[in-house]
Amino acid sequence: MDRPLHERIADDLRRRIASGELPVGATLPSEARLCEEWAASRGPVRQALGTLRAEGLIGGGRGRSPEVRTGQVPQPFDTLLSFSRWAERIGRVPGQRIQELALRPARREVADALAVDEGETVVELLRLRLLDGRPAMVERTVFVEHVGRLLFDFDLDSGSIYAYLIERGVELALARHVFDAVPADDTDARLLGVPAGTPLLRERRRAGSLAGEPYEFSDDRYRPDQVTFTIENAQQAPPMVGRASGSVTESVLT
Amino acid sequence: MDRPLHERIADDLRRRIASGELPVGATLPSEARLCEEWAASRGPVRQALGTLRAEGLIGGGRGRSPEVRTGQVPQPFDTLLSFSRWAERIGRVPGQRIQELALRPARREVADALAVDEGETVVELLRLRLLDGRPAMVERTVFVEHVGRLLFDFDLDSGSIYAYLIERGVELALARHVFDAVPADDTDARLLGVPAGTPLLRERRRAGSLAGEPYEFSDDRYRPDQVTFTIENAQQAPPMVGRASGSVTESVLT
DNA sequence: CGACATTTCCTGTCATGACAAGTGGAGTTC
DNA sequence: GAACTCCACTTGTCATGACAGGAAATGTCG
Repeated sequence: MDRPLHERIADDLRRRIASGELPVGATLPSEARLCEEWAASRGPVRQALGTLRAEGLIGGGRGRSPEVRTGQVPQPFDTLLSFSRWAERIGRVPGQRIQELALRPARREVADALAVDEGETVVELLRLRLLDGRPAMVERTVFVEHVGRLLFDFDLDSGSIYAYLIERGVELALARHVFDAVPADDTDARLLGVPAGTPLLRERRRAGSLAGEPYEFSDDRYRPDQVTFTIENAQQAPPMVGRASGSVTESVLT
Repeated sequence: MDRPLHERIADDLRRRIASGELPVGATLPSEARLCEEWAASRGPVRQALGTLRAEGLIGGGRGRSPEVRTGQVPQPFDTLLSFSRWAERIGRVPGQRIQELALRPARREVADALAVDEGETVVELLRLRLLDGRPAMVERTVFVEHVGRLLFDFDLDSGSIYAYLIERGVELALARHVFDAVPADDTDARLLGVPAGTPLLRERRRAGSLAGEPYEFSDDRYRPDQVTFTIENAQQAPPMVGRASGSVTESVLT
């Protein structure tokens, strides 16, 4: 019970929204009523409502009680960074087959992305990622040496690399993702089980500390029939980003 | 001077950040100092700081004055919705070649996406979009009839369709984007000047009113060497999404 | 001179009180 | 019955005051 009051109020409201007790479109209790329920003043109550509003969960205005706008609670950072986390969250079974883990001098492109000198030792990891046992993505990740060395003490098949790295004190707080499309090369084709030249959705990711120091760079290539990326965008709320899997609305225009 | 005080404070701080008067990394004035400057109490000052924090502009914490985290002021919605707006914003010249504007009964996939009955009349628009005169994207957009009909009264070459529609009272407040990769079909190949089968970055977009009523559905296919999409993601700030153009860091791993 | 304790500053949190402004419904009038 | 007016309710905005807790500067002691 040491958490601040306004956080507890916000958590409770989030829970009531996520559980369906407050469905989409419902007007939630007035500030005065919340003050009574929590025996609090308007300060913490309004702070909690402001938090939910900033998350895009509720909307509404002057003179009208706030409305529930969406039941979807955002948790972007983890799920966008970690394939395993994301798969677990949507109820799918993540898997992987390690192809290679190697110490290697950095090529120029890698050196640029990681802000190290060309030829400096880096750790390269090549993995095939599976979703419910089916090939979904080929991941080529490069870590700076002092981070990558931690991986040699880690059972790579036992779980999320990111959870392990964060636990070991690596500060992964910033990430930049760039999306484009590339044809499958021979390695991609072999691992993903598609013909060479098949269009793949590529995500290039740089992740690092809050100060901007890069720790990893990755080139991930997805089978577009297995995984897509989504952005939900509203005028008056921050955007929500995420992955999606399987057969979303297959609306192909010809 | 009728705007609320906390908005004026927030605007002023945003201006000072954008202008470089408060560079990235600088600690901005303490709450007490801001209270003096504006002859206000802590309430409005803290509300302004909270707004900037929610926008990801500032960070910092207890006991330490807030720091400027980034000088980039976010305005995601317009630029992600409208190709023209985005191009202008990054200082490139948008262009287009209308291929087709037609009234047509909705096929099943379109009907699903727009929540209308199959066979109902919709307006289909096929455009080639240019960036500095070079082909960048093929856009296949479908509008529900009452929105699409407005386009017949509009000079399609004169500017942004979205600006026009919003001006005419169409409420475009929500958008959902799904990204994957597809091979260029014959039309794509001809318009974009690439061989058929070339991987293209596809964005499927549904946009509509705040209530969730869809007004348009679009299938946009980008030349990945001309345009990419980016997501910047921090642990403690809302994600920033956007397009990028030209030769970003070409870090291709093999 | 360096390590440690103290002090001071700053933000986070919360209470109380007050007024302005918008919404919606009840009551009234035509 | 329809349109209008009025009022209760609700949120937005702002002031004042108070205390806790973290960070950094300062002073002190070995």
